[in-house]
Amino acid sequence: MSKKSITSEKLAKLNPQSAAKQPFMKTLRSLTTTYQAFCAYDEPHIRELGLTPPQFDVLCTLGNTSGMFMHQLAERTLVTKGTLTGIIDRLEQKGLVRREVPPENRRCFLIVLTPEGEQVFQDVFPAHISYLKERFDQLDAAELEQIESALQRLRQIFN
Amino acid sequence: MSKKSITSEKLAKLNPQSAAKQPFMKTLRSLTTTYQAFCAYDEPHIRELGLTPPQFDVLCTLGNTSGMFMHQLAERTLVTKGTLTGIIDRLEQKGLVRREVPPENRRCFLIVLTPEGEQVFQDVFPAHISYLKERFDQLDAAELEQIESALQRLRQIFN
DNA sequence: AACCAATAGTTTTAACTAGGACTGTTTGAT
DNA sequence: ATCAAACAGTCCTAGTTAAAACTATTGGTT
Repeated sequence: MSKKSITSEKLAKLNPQSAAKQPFMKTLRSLTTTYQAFCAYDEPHIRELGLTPPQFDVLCTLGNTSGMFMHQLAERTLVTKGTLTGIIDRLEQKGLVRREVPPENRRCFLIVLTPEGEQVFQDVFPAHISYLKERFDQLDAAELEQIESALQRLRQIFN
Repeated sequence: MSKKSITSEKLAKLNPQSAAKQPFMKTLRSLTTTYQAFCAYDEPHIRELGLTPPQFDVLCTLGNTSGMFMHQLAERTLVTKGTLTGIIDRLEQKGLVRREVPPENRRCFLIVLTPEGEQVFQDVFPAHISYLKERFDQLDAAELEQIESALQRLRQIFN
């Protein structure tokens, strides 16, 4: 019997009990619980700093740039343009960013940090990286490398 | 000024440029991009099957059980009880689950799959596992093991 | 110039999210 | 027996999310 036929037959026949016991499920659970453990550490600190995670993401993406268009910002931060509209609205209300209309293309907004936004970026970004570093200091260079290559291998299968 | 450790001084001195270049940041980006790659593969399929990811999660958690209380379900699926209220509301509207009040404790709801919910679970859960298996088949047992132990090591630092 | 297609953002809708306030129930202590 | 604390779940608020419909602008074609 060939591997191919066994595989495709199994796929059609999987019942809930055997499905849940697939060997890869354990690895997959590790991915999700590890990501969740990171988020559980990461997000409360961002909120303590007075920002939501998406707002923090936008602010950091905008830091050390001369501004970005909505569609560029959406692509970088991996949210849709519709979602980004609301995030930028709230950052604008907080006085941290400004929408500038470039004369050469009035369809676009150039989103730029205000001086207040620049100051928040200078304060909050390094503070948060330091907060993460506290935990990542537990890993030496070899471990970091090993984890990263394992993650790259896992990511490959979804491409 | 009490207890100023070397660590806290270093933390205070990070500027945005050096912060972004911390070696661990590359590993961290690998975690988030890998998780996002998984979600980008995982979620559309769940939606094609007629469920949202949280609804699917609840249905699978409830499958092969005799029912669970809201707080147990919330703990298992890692959403807050307030969030779960809405998810169960919508699953109830779809006729897939039922709220039962146990006579011995009227504070609780026992959430159970309806026959329709049981049928959806039997159909949808194995179908989705098979869909994941298509990609995970690219990894052999040794690779799965290696990735899993790397993820466990990474998760440890947040405990 | 007129038109059409592509582009950039906004709005709308439905769902999810956490946190905290709130209602009702149960349990334990006095 | 009463009262307080703990518990279970819902409601409210503010924010995020994607998808699709919509408005406005731009660029290319005729």
